[in-house]
This record gives sequence, C-alpha cells and structure tokens, in this order.
Amino acid sequence: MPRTSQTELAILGALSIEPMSGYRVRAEILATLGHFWTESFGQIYPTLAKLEEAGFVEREAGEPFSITPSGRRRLRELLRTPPEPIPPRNALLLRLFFGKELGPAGCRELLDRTERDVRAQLAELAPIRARLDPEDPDERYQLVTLSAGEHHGRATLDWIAETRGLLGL
Amino acid sequence: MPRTSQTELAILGALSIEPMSGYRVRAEILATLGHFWTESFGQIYPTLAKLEEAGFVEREAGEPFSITPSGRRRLRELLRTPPEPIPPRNALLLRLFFGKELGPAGCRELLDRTERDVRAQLAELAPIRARLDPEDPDERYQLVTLSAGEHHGRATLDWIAETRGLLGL
DNA sequence: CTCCCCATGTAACTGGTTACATGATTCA
DNA sequence: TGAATCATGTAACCAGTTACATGGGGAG
Repeated sequence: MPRTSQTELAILGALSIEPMSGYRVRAEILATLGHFWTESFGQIYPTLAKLEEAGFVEREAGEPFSITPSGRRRLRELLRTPPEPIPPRNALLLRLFFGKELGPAGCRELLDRTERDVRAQLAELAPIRARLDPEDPDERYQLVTLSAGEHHGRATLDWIAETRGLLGL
Repeated sequence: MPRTSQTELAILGALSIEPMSGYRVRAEILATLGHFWTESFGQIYPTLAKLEEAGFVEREAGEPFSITPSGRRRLRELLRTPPEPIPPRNALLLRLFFGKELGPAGCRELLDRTERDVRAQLAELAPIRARLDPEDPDERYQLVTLSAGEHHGRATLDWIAETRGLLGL
C-alpha cells in the first residue's frame, strides 16, 4: 500500500477558501495550519502543476490559482479518505527509552528542553485562541485544531512532571 | 540542515541491551518501542552494514550482531544529540480543519474512528504497564515512554469529547 | 540604488516503505 | 512434507526537504 501524498489535499483546501498564488498557499499553511501541518515549495509547485493538468485548479494569466468545481469535488473526496496513520517516530521517547545509557543529566536536559519547547508552543497558541470567536461557525474548525495542540501540549507537561518524579530528577 | 537518520540510534540502542540478529532487532523494536518507533528491514540491513563497516557493531560468523566499545560511545553521542523536531503532519487535523467542506457526518466519522483507534491503543498499553515493575530501575525508562503514550491517548479522548460538544456532534 | 518581499520553479538528495527473492530451521 | 518462523538482503519507488536560480515590484 503506497503512502499517498496529502499535499494535494492541503492545497485544494487552501484554495477552497479563496484563490491565491502558490507562494501564498505556502504562507497561509504556515500561518494557519503551522502547528500541525507543513508544506515546502518543492512540494507545492509540482503539485499545483499536477492539479492544473487534472483540471482541479486553474489560473488565468496573471491571476492566482483558483479551485474548479471538479477540484472541489476532488477535495471532498480526499477529505473523506480515512487519515492513514503515519508510523510513529518520537525522537524524544527514543532517547529517553535508553536513559540508562544516556545518564541522569542527559535525561534531565531532554526533559528541560522539551518543556521549554512545549511552553513556547503553547505561548504561540494562546493569542490565536484569543482572536478566535467561538460563536462563529466558520472559525470553530480552526478552534478545534488549535485546541488539539493545547491538549497535547498540556498532556506533555503533565507527563514531564510525572517523569521527573519517577526518575528522581 | 539535512535531516539525519535516527535508525542508527535505534539499532545501536537495541544492541546495547544484548547481541541480536537484524531480524530480532526489528522484532524487538516492534514489540518494545512499537508505540512510538518503527523500523523496516529496508532500513535495518543497510544501516547494520554501515555500522559494521564503521566498527560500531561486529558479527562473528554465525553469531548475532553485537555492539563494540566504540559503538557504545557512538550510541551515547547520538543520545546526546538534541531530538530534531519533525515537521508536524497530522492528517486528522488537516481534515477536520476543512470540516466545512467535509460536512458534519464526515467530521463525526473522523472523530469516531479516532476514538476507536486511541481506545485500542490504550487497551494495548494497559497489560504492558501491568507487567512492568515501577521499582526496577531498569524498567523505569520503559515505564515513562509507556506513560507518554497513555497521557497523549487520554488527552486525545478529552479533546474528542470537547470537540463533539463544540461542533454539536 | 538597494534591499526585501512576492513569486515560480528545478535539481539533488535522503530517509523511508513495500515488495520481492532466497534460503535455513523448526515443528506439527 | 508442508507451513511457519527466522534470517538477510535488494530494487523500485516515493514523499518530502534544501538549496539554488531567476526575476518583478515596491519601499526606503
């Protein structure tokens, strides 16, 4: 079962909101989906060309890319494909698992660093949440993805505290 | 900054516990690190050959691979390299973010499926936890990685409940 | 005039997976 | 004898990143 690219989905999704250039697609993804998704130019432009050839997006000369009706159908189709779970690869846990070799100081540094990173990420999320209106139906979807980040961040902090206790750090 | 392979680290880590064949390295990783790490044969054998050439592992004819002193030094060195954060790619959130296009039924199914998956994963973790002895210093590291999985699983369940409420599903 | 941002793209590389081929050993 | 498991490996493929090249347009 070959792993299928999700870039198509991300790009069509972005264009479903409004027409934009490839450059802006990337900027929007970075700004809006940044805490759970990334795309690089090396992926975006070839995919955009593929989508154009397939008739899912189009571009009038000098205009930004826009999604076509068939592109919107394609988007809905992709949205309904079940998210294939990516084989997990957690570099932090891989190191901590070999904590005996790493030593207490290394473990402690690993936890400290992670805590810093998570707190920084939560700090980035807070102002975004503050700007979102929970009553606006259009913004609710962004709110729930944001909330997922917060839940996982807090879970990581809980786990770090617990782990420090367990390892006596 | 080229993304560096962590396969070396995983393999040296496995061999730091006891000598074993490439086949068993894979089996052990699957059984023990399975909930946060994966390795495929297509990665393991070439990496093992590379490690052998570099003198980090060795193999007497007919014997399993074993880690050398310089391999153990290498392992500690790799353990101390800070875990480079993988660009996040959460296929579930990507779909949910475009929930307006996906529709309520699609969102609901997405959440249901995720809940099922997470519960299944937690159910796999429970018996492992039951077998671990929190007093054994050697098993504490496994315990904390296991606990990380539990924390994140529970966080996901919390988030799902919250999200159902928010989206009225 | 220069710097920065917008914009489009490509080439080289790499980490990783899947599928296939092959054979030894064990066990019912 | 035949199936399952242990074992080693390779070839094809793929998604994705990084780095580079190129140029227009606006701001200072």
